[in-house]
Amino acid sequence: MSTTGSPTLSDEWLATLQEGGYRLTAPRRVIVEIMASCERALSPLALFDLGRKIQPRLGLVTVYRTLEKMEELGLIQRVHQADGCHMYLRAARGHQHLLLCENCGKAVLFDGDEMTAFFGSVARKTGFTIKDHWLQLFGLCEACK
Amino acid sequence: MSTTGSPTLSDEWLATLQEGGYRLTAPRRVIVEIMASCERALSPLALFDLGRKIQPRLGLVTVYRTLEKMEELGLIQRVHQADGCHMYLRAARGHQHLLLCENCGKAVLFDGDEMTAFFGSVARKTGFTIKDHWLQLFGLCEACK
DNA sequence: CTTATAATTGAAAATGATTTTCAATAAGAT
DNA sequence: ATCTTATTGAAAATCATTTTCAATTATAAG
Repeated sequence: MSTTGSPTLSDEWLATLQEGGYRLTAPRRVIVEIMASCERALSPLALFDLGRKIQPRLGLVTVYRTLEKMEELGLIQRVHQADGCHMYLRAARGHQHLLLCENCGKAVLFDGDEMTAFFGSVARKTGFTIKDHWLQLFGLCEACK
Repeated sequence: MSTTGSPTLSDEWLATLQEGGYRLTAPRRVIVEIMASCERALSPLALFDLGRKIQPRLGLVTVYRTLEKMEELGLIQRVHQADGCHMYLRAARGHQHLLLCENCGKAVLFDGDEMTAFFGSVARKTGFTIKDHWLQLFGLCEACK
């Protein structure tokens, strides 16, 4: 809403959406605002519930569609869960991995530079070309243990 | 089927199932046989199709239930996919991780001892107690690239 | 400031993997 | 051989996610 001063993360994301060719609509503003300011991973349904408090007419489908676009633009990242469902979290810059608190859902990012060399040795030993990797750690945060 | 000589992996698994308190039935024998002899990860549906060639009356539900028990007994492990669906693969002994060929589905296991120290340092920096981790690499195997 | 056009919305229905229900069957104990 | 209880498979139920579609709305064009 502010027209002066440094832009908020939410404003940056809205600009990115627009540059990506997407229109800025009321439901999108709500979803972007929530995701940009939340440091926990949220399920589409949890996000929907939060969004409805601001925009009661919001549809769950719009939540899914907006998350898809934000992921495509690299603003958020998917969090995989054991049951196969997904949550979404503010994306980090560069290549980072996730550490999730099993109790409160808090998400901390750490970088995996130290693993790059290790992956290289796995590639060498197996003859594979490694294209992608997927690492998530689960545990309890300081407050929860 | 053999009553003498060294037991096959399939026989060992059947014994494990029985020791686990489960009955040995025709459909279970078929499912165990396939999983014990396959080095690719299989989806429940793919396993179902393979199983029906041997046991046409086999039900998909039985496939799911048997996979669940085999996983519980540590005979097989889940493979997570980006779409949230699961495949299952012969489990390795000890702690091992997966490297999957994106083209042919071939699965290679490697151990992650070298990462234990790294995870320890992440724990120290973040204040988390790390309870579990999840690592999968994706790429192309020698034959497929 | 209209108007035109194509993107976006949300409700409802569809999908697809997985799970549950339930009556019939079969394994393993007695 | 019989009994008890686990197991089976078909059908129905679930649940996250996706698609359909008519109504709405952001933005470009005039």
